Amino acid sequence: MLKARILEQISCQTCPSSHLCIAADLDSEAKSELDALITKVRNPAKGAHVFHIQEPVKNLYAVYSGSCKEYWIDENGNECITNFYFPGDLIGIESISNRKHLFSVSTLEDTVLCTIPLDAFLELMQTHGSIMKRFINIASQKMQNDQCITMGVTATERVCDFLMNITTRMLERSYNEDEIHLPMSQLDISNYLGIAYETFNLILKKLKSNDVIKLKNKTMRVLDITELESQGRIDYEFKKSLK
Amino acid sequence: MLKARILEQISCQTCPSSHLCIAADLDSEAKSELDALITKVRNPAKGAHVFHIQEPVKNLYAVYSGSCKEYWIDENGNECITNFYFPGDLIGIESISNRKHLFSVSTLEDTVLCTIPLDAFLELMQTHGSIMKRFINIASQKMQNDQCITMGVTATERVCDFLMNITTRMLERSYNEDEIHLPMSQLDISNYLGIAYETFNLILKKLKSNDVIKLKNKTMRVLDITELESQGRIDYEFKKSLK
DNA sequence: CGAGCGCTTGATCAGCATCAACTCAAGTGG
DNA sequence: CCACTTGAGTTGATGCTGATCAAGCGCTCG
Repeated sequence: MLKARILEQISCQTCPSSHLCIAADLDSEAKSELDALITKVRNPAKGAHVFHIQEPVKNLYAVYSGSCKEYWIDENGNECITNFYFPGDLIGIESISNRKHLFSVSTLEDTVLCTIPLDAFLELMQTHGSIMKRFINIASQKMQNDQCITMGVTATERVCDFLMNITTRMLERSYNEDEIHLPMSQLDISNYLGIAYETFNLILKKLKSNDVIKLKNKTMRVLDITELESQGRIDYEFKKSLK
Repeated sequence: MLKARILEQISCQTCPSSHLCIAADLDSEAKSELDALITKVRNPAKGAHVFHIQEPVKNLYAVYSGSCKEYWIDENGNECITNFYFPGDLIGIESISNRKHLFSVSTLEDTVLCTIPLDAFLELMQTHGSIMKRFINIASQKMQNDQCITMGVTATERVCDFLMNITTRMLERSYNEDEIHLPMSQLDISNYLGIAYETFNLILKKLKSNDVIKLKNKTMRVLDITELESQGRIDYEFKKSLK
């Protein structure tokens, strides 16, 4: 039972993405209290649901490894993807206020999630100001991230902003610097961006033929990040300057 | 000095929008501590800036009366509006994490703002769990609101979602039920929605001629809210069911 | 090995941006 | 007090971006 053994070993102390998650910048006492809270670890297979829309919010989830998509179904039965989550990301924050999930979330690949019981977590934040401040920072960053994606108007802007966003996030996670694995389908991405997937594919083709990116199967390599950024709407240099 | 007298009287106890703001659901002790924090009240004239992009975040602001727009300037010098704020709304949350403003904010009319010193507020949340929980709920609601606006794909969907959003928010503030005052220009709205203002104007014309809304100067009256909702993307009935 | 899903590509068409001209109301200054 | 300016809103003509339709390709997995 290799898998079980690995799961038992999971803790914020050893998590490779803890610098992005709640545990970042905590002293060891706060970190171990946080760890004590996250006893349940889930390991849903590819395509499995983490929760469904309208279910009560009992837990938040932190992605330990793998990735998830967040979506709802519109009146015509279309899936509308609202977010992708990667290691270190926190899932469910936007639904805290009404304690019912506003979206469904399912995994894009084999995924390991840390289960964070919401009520206990809220209590923990009351006794540990450092955790509270960290959580507020995470919420603030989520707002920034959510807003940035929607800024582009043309399809090309949106695609380039998305690719820049993914690249930036993957670099923060210090994955294989230039080889970026995209776990979602092109259909998922175009859906997320609100454009037709044929259009998305066409723009990818252009970017490839202009040597801006290289793409094989689901692995992307950014060849000219300056060009990629300039074809998008978001000024990532500016964003970096804020930090 | 009528104005000064009015401003001195401002407090969460008497604020007509406190049920939407931080003060909601607080016991009177927490509420008065919060009140003690909000000693500075600003009254910027129409078009005045509350803060500029990239400035340090010293305060959050709560709208007491009036309204604001949030925006940034893109590389071509175009104003890109990212949000509108009305009484009870909290301004600046998304910029907490890097302590520099990600956007500029200016007023759309004569406006009264409550100044909330950020550091002191973070301290206050540590000693008052009820305030912390309330703030987290507000952040969660802001995420919901931000995400809903961008969901529409076609221009008509976006316009109808926007009008529904404004209507809903105004009803929460229990303003003159059916006469809704839009403080921003049509250009501001179309900019916010990412569509041309001629297109926006055209869609308004259609909605007017179909007796879905009535519009004179900047005052709107929704005649057929069911039709308005059905032409948008967001299911407001569903959203209500979550509460 | 065959079925099916995800990706690729091209042809056609509609929705919306762009350009342009005009109205109307509110200042502004001589 | 009127001529001029300015900005917001209105309307129509034109063209491009990107959606839709259609068909073929090539993985991957049962």
